[in-house]
Order: sequence, then structure tokens, then C-alpha cells
Amino acid sequence: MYVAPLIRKLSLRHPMGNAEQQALLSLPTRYAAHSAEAVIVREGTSPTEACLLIEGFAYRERIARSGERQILAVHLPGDLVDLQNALLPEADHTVRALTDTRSVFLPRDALLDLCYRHRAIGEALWLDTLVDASLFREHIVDVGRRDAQTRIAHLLCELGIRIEAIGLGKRDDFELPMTQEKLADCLGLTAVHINRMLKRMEVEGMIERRMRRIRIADWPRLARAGDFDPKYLHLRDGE
Amino acid sequence: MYVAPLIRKLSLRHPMGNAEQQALLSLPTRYAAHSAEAVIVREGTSPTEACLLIEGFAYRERIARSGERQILAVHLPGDLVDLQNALLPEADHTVRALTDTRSVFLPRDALLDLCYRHRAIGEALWLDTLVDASLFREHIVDVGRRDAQTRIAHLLCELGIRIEAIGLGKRDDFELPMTQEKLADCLGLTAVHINRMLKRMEVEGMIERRMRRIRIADWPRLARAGDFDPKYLHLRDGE
DNA sequence: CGCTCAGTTGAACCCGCTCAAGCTGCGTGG
DNA sequence: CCACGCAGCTTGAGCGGGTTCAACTGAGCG
Repeated sequence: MYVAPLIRKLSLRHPMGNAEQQALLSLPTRYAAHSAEAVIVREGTSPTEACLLIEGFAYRERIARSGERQILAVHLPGDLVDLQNALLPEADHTVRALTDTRSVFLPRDALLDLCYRHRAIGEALWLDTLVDASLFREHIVDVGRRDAQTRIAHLLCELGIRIEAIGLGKRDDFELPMTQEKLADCLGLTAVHINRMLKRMEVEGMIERRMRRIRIADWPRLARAGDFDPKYLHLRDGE
Repeated sequence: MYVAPLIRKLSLRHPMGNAEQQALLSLPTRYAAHSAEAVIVREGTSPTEACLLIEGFAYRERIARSGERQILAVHLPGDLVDLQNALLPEADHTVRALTDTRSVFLPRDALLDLCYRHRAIGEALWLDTLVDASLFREHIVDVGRRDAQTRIAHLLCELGIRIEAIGLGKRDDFELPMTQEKLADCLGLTAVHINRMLKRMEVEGMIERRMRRIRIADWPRLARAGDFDPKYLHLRDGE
């Protein structure tokens, strides 16, 4: 039953019959928990299992030679975290737990087999990796061509939508379990600058913060400020 | 026979039997030519064919609200240019010809069918999109965490390797059909700054330029300067 | 109570941008 | 064959968004 969130997520973008759902549910699973900052997939290894996040957040990272970290993506419950590495001979980046997480490991080969026995599963999983790639592309635009405030607003919008899509909060009121340093590493900025911009956005009334809780008073305004168009998320209903 | 370069490229990373090669070769094809800057796949449309580049370069782009362009990826002959959009309901970015190009369009549905009739084809094509995603990730690190000179050196190394891999030149001596403005749009910089950095790199003896031809005197040095590790390209022999 | 980690703030600096002018190579037409 | 036009390249001067460095605050926790 651990696999249910995956089915829910895949169904968000690709219809899924009963037979396919049963096939997914009958996969053998290995339960695992990771505490914050623990490595889930290590760069350079060849995992034989795919990790399905059940609870908590995770993130992909790479370290540049300068020693600076770049966060490539943030993952939420229901995300299949290392499908990106599924067919690659070895992982080219590391996946870590952002918060304490619970997850389920599925045998990679069995999962791949299902892709060819049930076309809908194959397409749904392929699609899932293509959507990941779409987020990567948006991330390139973010760090390449948007200024600091726009980047932050954009990230908040994206996380709001994604959190709402999995029922973990509302798009304009959610828990953001990231330190300012992590936000910086995600957006190609420094923690100091993130701090100043967040403060300015709060003063200007774009957002409210209580600890790590984010409230967005005027969503359309934030979306405008963040140059945010949810199209690239490829969610069923557009939002 | 137009499909031969595709088979060669897929085989670079995934073994391919005779039956699979025959199946690919027997796909119906539609030949097309695009002159430089022509749109190959337009954002917002749902292409029913996949474009295989035969000759010339292409690039993916997105326009930020500020009007600035971000180039997401550069594609070389043999690349299947819109597999990224194959399963997505609509293209979230535009693909354009960088130079005059010749290409072949393959019916999307027939191609997808082959993926399920021949597992090796399915895995090779999925893998291809995963490698694309790996390049996107490296691109995020580039614009997020590397300074201007490092970015340029990194891009030159990547293109050198990829051009050599398809036999279009040597990694340390190749034609680069990009204006400085395009380099800038690719790397999240301005054309003026690209110009200054290229000049400095030439003065320092890292590269030589004659028109659009690039010669790299000391490849290991450029690779070091560019924080370049070809692992993320996932080529068979590591280089 | 003291340690540690995250967040906050200030001052100085610098990498890359902006604006603006001039240059170069090349295709086109007279 | 030259004149013109134009796109891409080059160069300079000044500016500014974001960084760096450093100090301080505040919350959680043993």
C-alpha cells in the first residue's frame, strides 16, 4: 500500500487502468527511513532500486569545483526520486533527504519489466522523467535569466502548486522546510542575499513568514513577480 | 537510410540488435530542411512527428518575461530533437535551427510503438531523453555556480567532445556555428562579456579563434578551467 | 546555562551589465 | 569594381545587483 502515492501522482498526468495499478501495487517493496541530510542516492554508484518518497522532502545536488553546491531539484512525497538514474550506468549526482523522510525502495529491474508488460506504466514513468526534465529546463531559465527576487517568487509559486497538488498544503499557505542557505544553493545566490530579498518581499506585502511557514496574500501578484506560468509542470488541469 | 545517424548515436550508449536496427530503418520518413533561425518545434503545439537532425545544428530556447532569451540546449546531427516533447501534451519550449539544417521527421506514434515492440529501442530512446536531462542538470550547475570564464570553457569542452563523438571534428579543433550573442544566451551572460572573456582566454593561450573555428592548444588545461568532467555526457568509453 | 545553527544586518567590494561608439567582413546592387 | 548596408565583433567608461566578510541576534537543546 506504500505505492499508492505513486499511483496518485502518475495518474495526475497519465491515465492508469486497474490492471496497471494492481501490477504496481504487487511490486516487492523495501521500507526505509532517512534523516535530514542523509544520502539517498550517491553520485558514482549504480543503484539497483528506485526510491519512492512517501513522506518528507528530498533534493538533488551537485558540487562545483569551487566547492559551492547547486541544488538541481526538490522532491516531494510521491516522487520517484531516482528514475533519472534508472537507465544510466551510474548516478551523475547525489540525492539527499531535505527533511527526515520515509520511503520505499522498488527493485529497478522489476519496475522496468512492468514498463514493457504494461504500456501505460512505461509511458507514465517515461513521462514522469520528461516532466522532471521540464522542471530542469525551467530551472535553467531561472538561474540564467531572472533576477534574485523573480527567482525566489518563482520557486515559491512552484512549490506552492506542487504542495497543493499532493494535498500537503495550500498554494498560498504551506510549510517550506528549507533553510535560507538551501534556497540560495537552489537559486544560484547567497544566503545573505536570499535573506535581504525575503525581507523586502515581506515588507512589500508579497509574502508573510512565520518560522518556515509561508503565506502568500496575493497569489496572482507573486506569480507575476515570479514570471510564473505553471505550464511547464504539465499538471492535468493546468494548475 | 536517413535514420542511420540515429542508430549510430543510440548505439553509443545502448547496444542495439539487428532486428531493432531494421525496425528503425523501416519507419516511414518525411524529409525536411530548415534554414537558420527557422522554428522546428513551436512552444504550445503538440507535434505528431519527432524530428531527427541529419545535418546542421539546432537549439532549444525559452524567452523570459524580461524578453531575454535562454538557450536550454544545443543539438547536433544524430540528435532526436523533440523526444522531450514526445509524451508531453504540448511543447513547453521552442526548438530552432541554429544553422541551415536537414532533418527527417518520424511519425511519433510509430516510433512509440517500436519502443514497446522492441525493448532495446524503448530503453535506448528513454535513455536518450535521460541523457538530455543530465545535460540540463549540468547546465543548471553552469549558470548557477560557475563564473563567466568557467562557463565558456565548460561549453567549449562539451561541444568539442560531442562534435568529436559524431565525427564532425576534433575535440580540440572544430567549427562553432554560434554568434557571441547566442553563446551569451546559452550561458546566461551578455554578448559583450562573452567577447571580453573569449579575448582574454585567447590572450592567455587557452584557445585560438579563426572566424568561427576554435582550436584548443592545451585541452587538459581548458578542461580544468571549465570544471569539466565528461561523466555527465554518459558516453560509452567515458570520453 | 552555554553551545550551535539559522537568520539578520551593515559596509565595502567586484563581476558582469549597460550604453554607446567604432570596427570588420561580406553580400548586394549599381 | 566600388559603395553601401548590415550583422556580428570589439572596446571603453560607468554603473549596479549580488557577493564577501564580519558581527550580532535569537531559538532550540543538552
